[in-house]
Amino acid sequence: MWNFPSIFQSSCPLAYINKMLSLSSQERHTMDTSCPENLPAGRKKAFDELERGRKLAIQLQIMLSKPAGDDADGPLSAKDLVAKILGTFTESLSILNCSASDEVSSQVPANTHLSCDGRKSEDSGESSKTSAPTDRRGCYKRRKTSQTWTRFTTSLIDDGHAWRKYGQKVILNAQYPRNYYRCSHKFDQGCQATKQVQRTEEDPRMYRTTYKGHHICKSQPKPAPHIMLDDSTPTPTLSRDSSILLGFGSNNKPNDGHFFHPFGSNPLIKQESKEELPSLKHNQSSSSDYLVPLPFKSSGPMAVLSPGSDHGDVISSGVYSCTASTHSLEMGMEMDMDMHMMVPSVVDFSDDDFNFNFADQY
DNA sequence: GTTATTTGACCCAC
DNA sequence: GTGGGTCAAATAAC
Repeated sequence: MWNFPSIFQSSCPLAYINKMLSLSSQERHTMDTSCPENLPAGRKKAFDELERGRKLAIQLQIMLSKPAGDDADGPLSAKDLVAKILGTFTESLSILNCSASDEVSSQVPANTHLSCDGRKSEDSGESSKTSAPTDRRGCYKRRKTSQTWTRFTTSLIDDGHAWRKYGQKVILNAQYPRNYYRCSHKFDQGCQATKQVQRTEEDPRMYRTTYKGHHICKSQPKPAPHIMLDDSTPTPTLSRDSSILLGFGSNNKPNDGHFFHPFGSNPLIKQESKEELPSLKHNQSSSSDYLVPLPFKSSGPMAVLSPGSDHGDVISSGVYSCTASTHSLEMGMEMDMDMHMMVPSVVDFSDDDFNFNFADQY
């Protein structure tokens, strides 16, 4: 069984990358960076991603070493390279995170890899079918365990990122279809973030949005945020945070400081694309009735420390109080608070992730 | 003409 | 075998 270099195992992949990048070309050749044959598929995939990132970084290094004004940089700009390198880190961390809790060696075929545009290409292992346009075998990258966050909102709100809808499915025994979105910068910046939006059956006013993956893209800033309502409806004073994600931890996302907020450092609620689920426009009179602005802005993830319930518990709708803390990785601050939150419907705490809209006063 | 959405088909995890 | 996630051609919107 082949193992990653000790620095990789003992600290973090980024340290390994930095170590590799700090080596001279000759030194790199003396290290065995080829992927062993008998590596578990998950780690092999991570290895491939890291190796791809290393090559991109070298490419960037060469580009930066050139004199200013030298335009013979090839098809990719430095900005593109940085985006792709970050993409490889994100992908590798995601894979390694999965492997840490569950050695998922079969979810990603070992003979597949990401191409430069973010799509998955396939090596020439398949033989039963040729490269007919309809042959999409192996072209999917479905991750069994990736970091997800779920939020419930009574209105369609913007999270500050540009999304593009790529699918809609009728879900078995579900009254409302599920809509699939990917980051608009998936191909130009390699951002792998996706989200699913589905109206809840318990309360059709509510929408469940599940985010998967982290944004590595640089989205263009949007105008001042506000809850999306009908143009004829006066917009309530909801231009500030009206809901916050509460992560109760899971196997994939322990509250250990590696729990990233899905909206980056600024979880402001912004306007959602009006094309998204247009049926809301006909059912908006009741939306956001109980949402009020929070008296603070959280710059980091919210972690409930003592919600009074735990995994496996089921609580009914109502207003609950809990103690929560927020950590700002950027500012190094930590804040604890007591708060009340509105639970709009029965919630099964065995769910990995969920969130609530805060109610009334705190 | 370009970009976004729709939707049926395909593929994979369970 | 089935359900759900993704792809990509067709279509719509701008």
